[in-house]
Amino acid sequence: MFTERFLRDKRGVSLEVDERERLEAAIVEVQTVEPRKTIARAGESLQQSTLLLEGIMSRYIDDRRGLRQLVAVHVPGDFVDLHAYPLKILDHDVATMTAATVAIVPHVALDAITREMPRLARKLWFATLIDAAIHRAWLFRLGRLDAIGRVAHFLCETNVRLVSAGLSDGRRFAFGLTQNDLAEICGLTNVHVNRVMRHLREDRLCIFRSSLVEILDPERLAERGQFNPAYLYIDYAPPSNPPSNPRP
Amino acid sequence: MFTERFLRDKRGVSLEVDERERLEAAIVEVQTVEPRKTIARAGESLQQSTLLLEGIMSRYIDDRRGLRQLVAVHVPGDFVDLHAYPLKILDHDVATMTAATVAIVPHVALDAITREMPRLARKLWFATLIDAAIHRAWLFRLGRLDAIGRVAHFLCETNVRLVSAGLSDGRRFAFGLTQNDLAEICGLTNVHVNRVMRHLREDRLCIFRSSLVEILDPERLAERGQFNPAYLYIDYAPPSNPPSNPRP
DNA sequence: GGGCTAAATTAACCTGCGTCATCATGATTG
DNA sequence: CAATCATGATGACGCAGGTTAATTTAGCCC
Repeated sequence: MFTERFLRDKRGVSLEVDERERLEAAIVEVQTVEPRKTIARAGESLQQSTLLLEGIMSRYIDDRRGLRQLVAVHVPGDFVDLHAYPLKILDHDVATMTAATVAIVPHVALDAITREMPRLARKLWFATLIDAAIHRAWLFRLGRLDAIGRVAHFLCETNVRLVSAGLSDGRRFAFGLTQNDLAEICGLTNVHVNRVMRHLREDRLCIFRSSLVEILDPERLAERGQFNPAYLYIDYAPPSNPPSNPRP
Repeated sequence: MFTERFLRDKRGVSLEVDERERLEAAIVEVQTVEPRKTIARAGESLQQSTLLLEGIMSRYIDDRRGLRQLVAVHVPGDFVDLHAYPLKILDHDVATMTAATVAIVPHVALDAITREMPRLARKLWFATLIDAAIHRAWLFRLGRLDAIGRVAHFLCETNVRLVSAGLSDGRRFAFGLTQNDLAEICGLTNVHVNRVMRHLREDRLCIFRSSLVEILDPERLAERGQFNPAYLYIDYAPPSNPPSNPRP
């Protein structure tokens, strides 16, 4: 069951049995990929897309001086570059962060799905639009939050997504990212991320140890990052400590 | 011909005659909307989407203190909230910036299109993914560019999009945005945007007058904003840059 | 164990941008 | 015509976060 986590708990669009079977059948190969390996580059023409089964992947844009800005982080269950199906050519690179297991789905199989199963096609479309909604939340983060808020927001988002994937209990999760990765995600330097982590630690909000993230106070962390999970379109009551903060 | 500008010049996916007719037929109403009017709010359930015919629209997320971050700016030809078709509920607000004319397309008409015209459906999907690509470019802008670079990048992007819509000659375009709008787009304060505009003016790169934007040196402006138009998926050679003012 | 490397940590210094305040300009309205 | 309001423009000041550099810690391999 490779597609087990795909669209799991997503608001009103989980897969029907026949849809899931069809998607499983579209997988031609399952691969393991080593950490920090780029699997697709900006400008290349792609004929397949990648469903992430295990591990963490990222998408990023390089600037002229070799600095990079991450534009997405993917967790198991994400159809990492499904948007390459309509776009064919990507505007960014795709890489693993940790060791990963991925399932390969050729675009010709997706062609058949769009022809024959329009409802499933619409769910695939939906999946790519959740990524876009996450992009928007990241824009908010970079445009309107200070450094502590940015890191807090990202950790809250990741926690909720990992809970949905069954990989976090709502307070602790294993994660393979470094402080430098956080910097590339939050538009900061690694030095300043380190200062932020110390602050979060001393304020008893969160402990980050690269291999393990421990959220000490989910509610206050969400408050600090102005985090409201609605944009993730996840259908569940957050555990114990609802970080809900309806906008005015 | 309301759909005239939709997907115009987009890489390999302009509309076929029958597709265009079908989309035209899906329009149930054309409205004019006054400036600075919110037409959809985060959390609302939507049964229709909006194709922008004339004017400028925006999408934005409010923070807790009433500040806002724009996550998208739309020009004529954009299917502003087409992503509301799969998502149904949006994570942000949608509003006009200038006076606008819009065409309304009910989601039931899009249901029929996805069932009966899978190739057109894929082009609609494509259109929403260009918006996502623009989100990513904005993430790069906010995460990796300084204030001058951010404004330069945005002006370059807008110029290219307006050229494609037939509303810029590549150097000058009418635009209804204030410096405060630019601040909400670029994650800056209006005071600092003012300083940036002065810098761009004194450096002979660009003159911004709210009603009229004049790009004096497109090439250097693009360089300053690290702007590369590939992510817009537009099929044309950017207008040549006849040397107007040889640099000292 | 020792040697190697990536990651984390911390300090010292500096600057880009935010904040606050004031004033000018022009458009709109009574 | 004065009054009001949105927009633009500028100066003074402070601080969040960048930069540079040095040190410590933690894996990992032989």
